[in-house]
Amino acid sequence: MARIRKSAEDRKHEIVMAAIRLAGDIGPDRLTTQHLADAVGLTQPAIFRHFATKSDIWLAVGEYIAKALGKEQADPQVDNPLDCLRDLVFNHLGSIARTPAIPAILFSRELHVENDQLRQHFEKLMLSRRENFTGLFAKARTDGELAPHIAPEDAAALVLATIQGIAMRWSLENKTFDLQTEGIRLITCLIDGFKTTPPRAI
Amino acid sequence: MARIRKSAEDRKHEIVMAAIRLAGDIGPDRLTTQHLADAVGLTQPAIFRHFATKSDIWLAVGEYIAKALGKEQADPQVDNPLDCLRDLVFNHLGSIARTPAIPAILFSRELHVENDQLRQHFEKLMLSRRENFTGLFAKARTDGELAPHIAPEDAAALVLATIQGIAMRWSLENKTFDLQTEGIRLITCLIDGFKTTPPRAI
DNA sequence: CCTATTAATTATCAATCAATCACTACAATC
DNA sequence: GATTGTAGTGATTGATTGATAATTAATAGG
Repeated sequence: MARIRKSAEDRKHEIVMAAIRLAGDIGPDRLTTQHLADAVGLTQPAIFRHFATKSDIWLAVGEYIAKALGKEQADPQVDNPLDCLRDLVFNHLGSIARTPAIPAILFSRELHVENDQLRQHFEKLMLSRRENFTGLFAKARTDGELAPHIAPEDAAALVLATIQGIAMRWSLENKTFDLQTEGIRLITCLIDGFKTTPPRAI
Repeated sequence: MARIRKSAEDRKHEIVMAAIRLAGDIGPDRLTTQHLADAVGLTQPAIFRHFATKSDIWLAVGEYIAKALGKEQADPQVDNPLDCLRDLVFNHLGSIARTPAIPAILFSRELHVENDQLRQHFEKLMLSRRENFTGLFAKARTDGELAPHIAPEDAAALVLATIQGIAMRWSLENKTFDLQTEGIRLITCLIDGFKTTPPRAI
């Protein structure tokens, strides 16, 4: 057995990436430390050299996803906030489609029950995203692009809910449609409804 | 030990109800046959007298939920379809709030992986619900209540996605807000955006 | 009151899984 | 080139879990 030793840092990253991939494939709670060990080419106990408990692996996964999603934060003072928002949503959907573990973990109530720290992690992540959307809608409102009767907070909540709802349907329908295409189409409909000017006919 | 015997039919129903309640409390995949046995006051092996396998319990749960949700189908030829839709959504949110197991089971990818029959079950259920919404929006469109640029299918998809997205946030935020109140408020914003007539100022 | 049916129990199994521990081999440092 | 820190292994353990077999006892019908 050619035993390849890697630095602890590299291994940790390997394990986290394997966890994300496998969580998407077989579901977060079906994922065992043995699966992880097989995926990175180690023995099962070796996993515990890098993470004290299995929960710690999920926390590391959560941090990684937060960092990946958190990167895409928009400047609320951008010129055309609604276009910017659509780009943001498009990228968000892309991230989900690329790493299906995101909805899988997010949708997994088991994880929330067992690992409240992780739940809080994602709660904060979603909150900051919603606030970012709110900022963009607020800018659009002062620019006169947004109908005055809709509160920026509500518009942001609706966009985020729609993203997650569509992702859920995508997951429920076994990813048989293109999440990014279908998602951005629906979100465009949604945002059009918020606009002051009536959208062009299709 | 006072041993109480009940008819197989009653017990089956008891077990299904316990499964739904416990799935909401501790999550579908943390739910063991021992939990179920404790909940209905039996020993763990007794559960297998009523269901051959654990998967069969989930199928029974799925059928029960489908029957409960499927009951609320609206007649698409109703007088004011958009009001009817809001009522429908309100009841839908009520069902979710009353039995949180619904999103928990729906969101649980583990269940889908292990039990594809159940996944297909819910997929069909959601499809029929979306079609029901579509019918209502189509009626609203011919009545001139709906802006012509929005396709009834898209509006229906958006409403359903929003319901599920909000339910997910509710679950993620540990049910710290009132799902029915907050949900119907957002859905009203959403539907207002689809209307031809500008909504009244708040 | 007796008997057939069957709900439910006790006892137990095989599998799975997270985690521990003693030990080994590798690699950098002095 | 010996020393030392540490990545990794092999063996194992205790807890959990789904499921089975043999047995017991509650209920219904005659």
